[in-house]
Amino acid sequence: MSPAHKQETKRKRVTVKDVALEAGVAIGTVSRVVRQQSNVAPDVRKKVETAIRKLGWQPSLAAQSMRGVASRSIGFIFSDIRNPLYAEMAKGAEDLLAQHGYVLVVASSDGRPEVEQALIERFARWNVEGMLFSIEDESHPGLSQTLANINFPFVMVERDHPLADAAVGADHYRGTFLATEHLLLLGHRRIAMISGGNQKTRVSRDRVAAYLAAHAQQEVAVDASLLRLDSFSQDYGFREAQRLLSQPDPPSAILALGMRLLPGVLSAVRSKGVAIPENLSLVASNDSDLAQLAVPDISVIRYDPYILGREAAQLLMQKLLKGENLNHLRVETPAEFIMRSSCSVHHPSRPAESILGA
Amino acid sequence: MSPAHKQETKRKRVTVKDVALEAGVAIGTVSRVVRQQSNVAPDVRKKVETAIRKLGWQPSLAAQSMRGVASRSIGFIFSDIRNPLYAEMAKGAEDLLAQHGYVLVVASSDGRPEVEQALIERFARWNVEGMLFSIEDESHPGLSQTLANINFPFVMVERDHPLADAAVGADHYRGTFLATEHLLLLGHRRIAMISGGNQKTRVSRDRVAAYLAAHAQQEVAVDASLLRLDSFSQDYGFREAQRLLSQPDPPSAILALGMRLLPGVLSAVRSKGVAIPENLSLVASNDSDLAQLAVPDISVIRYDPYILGREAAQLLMQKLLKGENLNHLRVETPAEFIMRSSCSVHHPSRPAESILGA
DNA sequence: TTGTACGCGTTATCAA
DNA sequence: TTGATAACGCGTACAA
Repeated sequence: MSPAHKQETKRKRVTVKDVALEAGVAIGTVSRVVRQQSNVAPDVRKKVETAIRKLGWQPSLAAQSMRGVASRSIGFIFSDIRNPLYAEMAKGAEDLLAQHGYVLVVASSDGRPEVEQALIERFARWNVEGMLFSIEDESHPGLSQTLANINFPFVMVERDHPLADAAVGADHYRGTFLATEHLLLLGHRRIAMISGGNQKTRVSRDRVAAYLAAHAQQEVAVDASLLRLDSFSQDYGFREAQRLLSQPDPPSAILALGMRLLPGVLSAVRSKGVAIPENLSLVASNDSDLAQLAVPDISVIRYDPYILGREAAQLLMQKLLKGENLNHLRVETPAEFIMRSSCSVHHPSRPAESILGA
Repeated sequence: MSPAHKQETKRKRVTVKDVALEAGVAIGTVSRVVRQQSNVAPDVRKKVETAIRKLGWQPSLAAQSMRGVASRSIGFIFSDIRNPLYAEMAKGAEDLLAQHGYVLVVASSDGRPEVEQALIERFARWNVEGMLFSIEDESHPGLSQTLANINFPFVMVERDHPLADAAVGADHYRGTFLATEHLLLLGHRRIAMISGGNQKTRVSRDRVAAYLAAHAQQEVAVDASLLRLDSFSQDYGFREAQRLLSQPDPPSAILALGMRLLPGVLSAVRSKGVAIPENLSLVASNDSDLAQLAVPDISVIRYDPYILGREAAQLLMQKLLKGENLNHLRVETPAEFIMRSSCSVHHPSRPAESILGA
């Protein structure tokens, strides 16, 4: 119970006060030293700097933030960190932001709009200076409400939103058009498309529009039942591919548009004993190890998610650093169609049914 | 220049004061309402709540943090968000933390210790309550210095560090031992191991130790030149596999231990025209779509990174919520060997050289 | 049960 | 050039 015990309990946070006391100056001077202001005598600066090092002091971000100091951090919200597309975007954004002394902070929402809202509010309270979004449903009313209350710039990635300062996305329209056109020119007349998003996102809408446009251009009628747009999950790819191939009138080609869909579709195709490309042509998106190394290798629609993240961050920096008004700029990065061995000419004379069995 | 212009310039942040004014109460009352304290009259509570909604007020995290309110956030630093292993760990941690109202904040370091240090300090200043680490070099002096100054709990994932409150990792020793033993029992005598970490991490050391132990157990001499431990990158896998297969005395089996190594090694194997499993047996780690769907499918050492992240977060919560002392607990999650078609009996009578050509 | 006033650690203003 | 002091927004003793 001696007074010395007070020391032992737990050392408190060191503050400017401690540093000022140690250096024998006023707290204002300490602040001036760390803020690199010029109007401080060299010897005083030395004293303060040694005191800071000795005590290991660092200005509290919370206190700085209260004084309106910029947080130098950007938030990024998407559905699932395990999706390599988002991971790649995050890396692209991270790298660019790092060049400007900004740090990227990410969180995943599980695709649930309520979670997205909660996370946005959380980030806002963290005083992030801007945000990147890849939300699940562009027209969710609650989310739009939250977005309307935001008082910092934000950019959509692979999404569109009227409230966003800008939006970046790959040219999925072109990629999907090229792929569909290619299949049509090979003679395919029943082309299935398995993908997610349900036309609730820019990506999903562009894909459907391109699919329809290619059919219209080639004057081929569309069977809407061949469009399966409910999910990007591997399970969904497996299930829908199985269903499609079990139909009395199965498709002769499948577009599997989503990273996790390819493994699902490939599994289903193998389990049904269907040969690629002899009995089924297949196109996937995006490119992947699996697409490159599968036998046969899989034709893909390819685009670079790293660039997308990088571009989005770049726009945010333009707004933040130079005060440029982005006024709803919409940037499109290229998407290309890479032809590999998974597509072949369709022979209507040898219908798939007879090969698949009853 | 009428006074009304002041309104137009830019609305300031909404604070407790505004809410109190709106509700006709004192700021203390507002605070009590949001902090869910019971000693507040129902009608007053109603008034305050409507005022809060009307103004859209949210307490500033910065100000709360200054008052010592917990930030409910945990940081996670690893080398690269694009590595699906880390993404999976992050998701596991995220899910568990969410159950307790905590949010996970991640940042990647590019594997550079200086960046790791900077990020740790940044997170510390953000007042995170705890951290998860998967650092690159467990014995880096500068990093240890930084770790020593941390005043919140932290847990290592797939790593060891004497200063950490706890560490979790998969049982790579067992996984690697089983795989190596399997190959040895198939008659392989020259087994290469391509991996990263250079024995600077727990994972890397365990793998090498298991490789050596299995050889010792089977009384097979080890050729240290077959160990390639410099990187986890795809390029490294490609290059080292090519080199190994071009040697006058090439290995008859390869352990490719690292997510990105398998595609690299597979490419190299194909470019050399070597047949799996006839002329080369192959084991990869961790499991992946590619390993499952490649032809032939690839035997793997499998473990669940989601569980690792989840477990690490769980430990952190025990410490934070229940005040439990973890005292350097080291948790190991299981790793298993999954046999597929990429391994076969080695026939010394038909040496690989003759097949590979000059 | 409610209101008042202080302090958290920092930066900025103003006076010295 | 430096020092003192007022904010920033919130939580909480303490007073009413």
